[in-house]
Amino acid sequence: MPELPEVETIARDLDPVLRGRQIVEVVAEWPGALNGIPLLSFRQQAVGRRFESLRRRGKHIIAGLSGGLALVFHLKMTGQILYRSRGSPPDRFVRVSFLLDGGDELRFADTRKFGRIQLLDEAAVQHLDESLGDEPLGEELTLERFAHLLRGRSARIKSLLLDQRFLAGIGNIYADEALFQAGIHPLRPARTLSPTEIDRLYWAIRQVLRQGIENRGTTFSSYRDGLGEEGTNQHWLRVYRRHGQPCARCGGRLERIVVGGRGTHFCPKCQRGPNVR
DNA sequence: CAATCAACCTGGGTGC
DNA sequence: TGCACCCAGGTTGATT
Repeated sequence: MPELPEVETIARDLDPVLRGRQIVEVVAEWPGALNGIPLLSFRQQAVGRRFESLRRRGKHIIAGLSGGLALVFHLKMTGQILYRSRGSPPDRFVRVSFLLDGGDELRFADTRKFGRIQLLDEAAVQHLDESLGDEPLGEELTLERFAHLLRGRSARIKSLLLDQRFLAGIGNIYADEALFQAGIHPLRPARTLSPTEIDRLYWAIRQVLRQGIENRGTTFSSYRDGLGEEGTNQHWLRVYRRHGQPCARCGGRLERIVVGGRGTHFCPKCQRGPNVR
């Protein structure tokens, strides 16, 4: 669920309510979420620090703490980060809770237990940053740079969009939506895209991600924003999980195939195949 | 560099 | 109701 627009929404929700707040206790129902750090050690390092900043990088949420450490969350498939005021009713599948001064609480919930919380120093945060590709909505990613990144890559374009070392933040939903918007078949080798197609894809990526943010994310099942509310972008998707239904553009039947092990949804008429000239 | 598959986990939906 | 089976928004590491 949580791709760039979802993680961005959560980060924007949490920043104003967490900034300046102090962590007074860490409770772990499932310490496995702490990425191998023993709970006692994790607690010792986190308690007493204050949230100073909150930002998104790719699909990570990086919460800067006083003293130079950062809490780094990755939600994977089903993770949630919920800000709850004192005395709020319990949430399902809470794995780790951060109790804050004043009694409010930050809850990390995750049904599938794939998500992780890391406690990183500045060098490790920098290393994480350098391991990720450009931000798709960042200023540094110009059309020219995007074209340059695609040059010579023989991988299927859909797989490349999902590669976080290529661009950071695109997941399965927005990859399918961007390719539909650009009229490009997901199996096309990246280096075969024409300049026109590269241009269309560049703007399609920005469009679908921005729309996702405007709609506060896509909620199919488990995604919730930082205050536990659902997004509305699922109502605006054109292809994702709509196989069998008519294409909004041509009326043809949308199809589903598997690419790189991921369900992939597209219109075979509007997105011509890699072997079709 | 690229593709496939298994693994990490659990719950929801479907069909019988 | 019960049960087997398939599906899932992500990432990593082994293998070919």
